Amino acid sequence: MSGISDNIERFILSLLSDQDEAIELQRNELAQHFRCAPSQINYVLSTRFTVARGYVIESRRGGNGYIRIVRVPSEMGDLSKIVTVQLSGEIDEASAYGLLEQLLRAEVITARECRLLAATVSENALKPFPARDVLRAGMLRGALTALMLNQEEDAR
Amino acid sequence: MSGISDNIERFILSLLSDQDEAIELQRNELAQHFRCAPSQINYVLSTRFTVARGYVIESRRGGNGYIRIVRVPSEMGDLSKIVTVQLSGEIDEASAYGLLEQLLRAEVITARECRLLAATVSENALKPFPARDVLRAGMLRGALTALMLNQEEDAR
DNA sequence: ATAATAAGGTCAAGGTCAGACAAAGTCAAG
DNA sequence: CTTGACTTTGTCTGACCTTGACCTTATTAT
Repeated sequence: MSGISDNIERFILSLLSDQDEAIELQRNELAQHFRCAPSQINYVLSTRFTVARGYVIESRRGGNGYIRIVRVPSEMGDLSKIVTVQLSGEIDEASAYGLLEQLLRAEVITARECRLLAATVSENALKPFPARDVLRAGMLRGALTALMLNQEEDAR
Repeated sequence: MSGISDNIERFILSLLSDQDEAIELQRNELAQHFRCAPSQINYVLSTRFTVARGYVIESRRGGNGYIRIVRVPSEMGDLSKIVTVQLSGEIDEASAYGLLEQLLRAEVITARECRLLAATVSENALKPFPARDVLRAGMLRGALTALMLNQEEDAR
C-alpha cells in the first residue's frame, strides 16, 4: 500500500504542517532516507507540490545546495479578482482543483463544498463536452459569484 | 448457479461484511485468485457494485494502484436512488432547482451548498452548450456521489 | 585560474497497474 | 434452432511510478 512517492509526499507535508511556511531539505539526503533515486524527489515535487496547489519550489545546486518548499500564503481575500483573472476564460481540471484547494485552505469554502464543486467540474462529469475548459470556468465563476452575493447570510 | 462473477461478488461482500465500510483491493491480485481475466473484476464491479445498489468505486492506476469499494450507508440510500433515477439521463434547470430544494429541505445539503450547486448548474452558466441538460445531470450525479462517498469525513 | 567535488535538474526508458471495448462463449426462453 | 441477456476473455491504451544516464551550477582545494 502507498508507494514511495506517497510516503515522500506525506513526509514533506508533515514537515510543513508544523506551523512552518517553508522547509528546506537536501535532495540526496531525502532520497537516501527513502532509498530511492534522487530524481524521484523531483517527481514528487513536480506532481504534488505544484503552483496550482499553492506551493513554490526554490533550489540551488552545488555545494550547500538545497531544495526549499514554500507554501504560498493563499491570498484569497479577493474573490472577485479570482473570478475576473483566473476564471475569465478557460480553466483545465488540474488548475481548477488547485484553485479549489486553495479556497479550502483559505477557508473560503469547506471541505464538503470543495468536494462537491470538484465533482461537478471534474473531467469525468464534463467529458463529452469539447469546450469543457470554458464551461468549467463559467461554472466556477457562477459558484464564486454566488458566494460573494451571499456573504451576509452565511455569516450566521 | 454461481459463475465466477457470483463468486467474486460473494468474496467481495464477505470482505465488506466484516464491519468494514470500505475495502481496498488490487485488480490483478483478485483476478489471479479467481483465475480469471483482470477485466472480469471490472465486469463484476460494474454490474453488482453500482451506485444504485449502494456502492461507490474509487481507483487509481499505475504502481501501487488499487480499487476501493465503499458501501454507502443506508441513510444515503435515497441519494443513490436519486442518482440512478432522476439523474440518469437529462435534467432541465427547473427540475434541477427543484431537486436541490428537496435536498435542502431534507438537510442533505446546506443552504450555502445549495446555492453553490445551483450556480454551477444554472442555465446561465451552461447557456452555450446545446446538451446542457445531459451535462447538468452528469454534474449533479457527480456531486451527489461525492456526498455519499465522503459522509464519514463530514461527520467531523 | 583551474580542477575537483558536491550538489541539484532533465529526460527518456521501462515497469506496474486499472480502464475501455470488443469478441467470443453460455444458457434459458420462445 | 434462434435470439438475446448475461458472462468471460483478450487486447490495447493510458495513468502513474521508478530508475539511471547525463547535464548544469555552485563551492572548494590546488
